[in-house]
Formats: sequence, structure tokens, C-alpha cells
Amino acid sequence: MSTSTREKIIQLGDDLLRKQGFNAFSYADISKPLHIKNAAVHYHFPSKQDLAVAIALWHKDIFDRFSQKMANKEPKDRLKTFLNFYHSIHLSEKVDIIGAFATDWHSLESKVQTEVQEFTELVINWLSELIQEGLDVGQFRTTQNARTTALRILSSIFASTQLVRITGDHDFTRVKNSILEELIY
Amino acid sequence: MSTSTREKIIQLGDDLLRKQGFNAFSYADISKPLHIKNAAVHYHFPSKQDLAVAIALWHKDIFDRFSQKMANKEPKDRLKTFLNFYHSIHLSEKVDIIGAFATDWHSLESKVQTEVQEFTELVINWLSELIQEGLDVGQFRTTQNARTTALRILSSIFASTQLVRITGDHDFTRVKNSILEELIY
DNA sequence: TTGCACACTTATTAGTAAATAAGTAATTTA
DNA sequence: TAAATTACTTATTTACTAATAAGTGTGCAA
Repeated sequence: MSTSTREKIIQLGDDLLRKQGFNAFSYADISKPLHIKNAAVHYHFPSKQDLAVAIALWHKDIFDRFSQKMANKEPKDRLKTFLNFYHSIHLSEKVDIIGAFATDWHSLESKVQTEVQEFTELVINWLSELIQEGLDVGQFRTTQNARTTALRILSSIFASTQLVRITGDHDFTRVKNSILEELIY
Repeated sequence: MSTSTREKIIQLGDDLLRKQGFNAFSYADISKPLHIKNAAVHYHFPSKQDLAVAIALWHKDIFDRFSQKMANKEPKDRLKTFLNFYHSIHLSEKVDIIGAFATDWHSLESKVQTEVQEFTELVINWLSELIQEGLDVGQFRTTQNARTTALRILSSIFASTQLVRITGDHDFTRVKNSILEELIY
């Protein structure tokens, strides 16, 4: 299964976006490691904003497949897998895509913003439903409603991928475990 | 009380950093509105990294004065004031300085990183102590230890300043209130 | 076999970036 | 009051940025 140049550009772009920030990388940072010319990147993505759209769509696609694969799992396990996914983001020294886009929000064109908004709602809705289900089957406890709990979990975990760049490793596991302990009976 | 050019540069730099991101603004964005030349900014801060150091130190200074002013208040009120402070960040369409620095972490020189680390520890320690005190006097409840609770609150609230750029206003108040409801008896 | 789409490269442009050297006017200090 | 320091401006450099026009080779389709 060979990866197309287009796909490689998206993946490397995503990597750079989440390691350095949208305005901290250039097309040269993409073309050099792929051993292609600058203009080849522009061939696939005429502007950097087009690349950003493609990255957002790519994440939507990944998340769709993830949620389909998780559909039959019980709430507790879905949540754990979700948090482990963020743990792997942390280990690869990236930050979450939502936070990465959010801090550079005002340098994104509306076509990018719309895709990011849709992706984010996808994640929040998925989390909310998962929590509601966990509450219904008596697996979770919370004093807040499902969406609020979802927002707290999402914000805690994605902020942690940022925060631990500053405070160090151990705090990530701390936050991750506290989310599980607090919610699961 | 007139503000020096140096001070104006720091404040505008901070504003730009938190509205646009560290790599999204240039010295021209600072010099133009202040009606000075590009080189004047370089006179005060030879490099952009020097400006970043000054911004971090400025935040340490502000936080020091904030915590001194709050020292005699009870834990509950200190927490509320802290969260209201983040609410004002949100209203001014900025993100928190910790998150702003974190997403651009790898484009910061170590002298900047060190200052940001010290500032962040200052905030976390202040929050931890406040929570411990609240627990001791029976004003707060939590199943986690003080630092973990502090990390959860800090990450939730600073991530919210980012998240609401994507999902919209209402979610900020939601998260803010849920922090208070969860912790305070 | 011709022609045409695809996936590039070569070459270039216009604009912006951070940074610095050298000069100047006003204020402070010795 | 002479000299130094402060807070700038003018002018320039080097480097990089996104973006585009025009050309090239390869393979498939009619």
C-alpha cells in the first residue's frame, strides 16, 4: 500500500502544524523531506489554506473511522481508548489539532474555519453521546449534563497536550487518570 | 501616569501574541500602530525572542501583584476572581498566554521557555495552595489531590479560551460554571 | 500515433521577515 | 559645558515567504 505524494504532504503538514504551529512552517519544510520541489506542493495545494482544509478533512475522516470502529464497545472502553489516543499525541510531541488551529484561528480563512468547526462538533457530539450512554447504563457519574462533561473532558485533555510541553511528562498521566477516576464508578 | 514606549511594545506584543500567535505577527504590526519605526522596536528588543522574554516576565509581574492582592481573600473568592480573569481574556478575543506559548513552543528559544515555565509553575502552585486551603477549611470538595485538581481547572479554563473560538461563546460560561459547581460545597 | 491529462520541475516574482549599521536630536551626568 | 547616554530614524541587507507561469516527461486512451 503505497502512499501518494498528496497523502504524504497532508501527513507531513499535519505533523508540522501540530509540532510547530500553522505559521511556523513553510512549503519548504514539506518539499525538502519529501525530495520534491516547492511548486509540487503548490500543485497539490495551491495555497497553504487549501492544505489546512485538507488536513482538517483528513482528521474528520480519521475520526469517522475511529468512531465506527468503537461503535460496539461499551462507554467506559470508548472513553479509555479516546484518552489513550491523546496520550499518543502527547508522546509524539504534538498538540491536539483543535488547539493547534484555535491559537492560529485568526490567520485561517473561513473555508478552513468551517471545516475545523465541523470536526470539533463531531468530537464533542461523539463524547457527549458516549457520556450520556455511560450515565444511562450506570457506568458513569457526574453532577453536570453530558455536553458540559464532554467539554470539560475535551478541554482538559487537549490542553494537557499543550501544558505538559511546559511542565513536563508526569502531569499528563495525572490529568488522564483523574478524568477516569472522576467519571467511572 | 504615562506609559513608556517599551511598555507599549510589550503590551501590544502580548496582545498580538495572544490574538494571532507568536509567528503570525511581525515587528511592523507593532511599530505601525505605535507610530514608530521598525528599528525602534529592535532598539528595545533586539530580537523577537527578547520581546517574548519580556512578555513572559510581564505576566509573572502581573500575576505576582494579583496573588498579593488576593492573599487575604477566602479560597472560594480567590477562585472566582481567577475564573473571572479568564472570562475577561475570552471576552477580549485573546487566548491564555500559557496556551499561546505552548502551541508555538518549538519556535521559542530556551531563554523564553525557561521564563514561561517559571510563570506556569507560579500559577499552578498558587492554584494548588488555594485548593488545599479550600479543602482544609471545608469550602471545597474533590476526590483528587490539590495539584491534580489545579491542573484540571487550569487546563479546562485555558483550553476554553481556545475552544470557544471554534464552538462559540456559550460553552465558556458552561465550563466556568461547572468548575465552580463541582468544587464548591 | 497522436494527443492529452497527470505529476511534476525550472525559473521567477513580488512581498515580507528579522536584523543591523550609521546617523541624529534631546536629555543627563561629570 | 563637554561628553556621554538615551531613544529614536534613515537606510539597507539578507533571507525567506507564498505563489505562479511555463516547460517536461510519462503513461494511458481514442
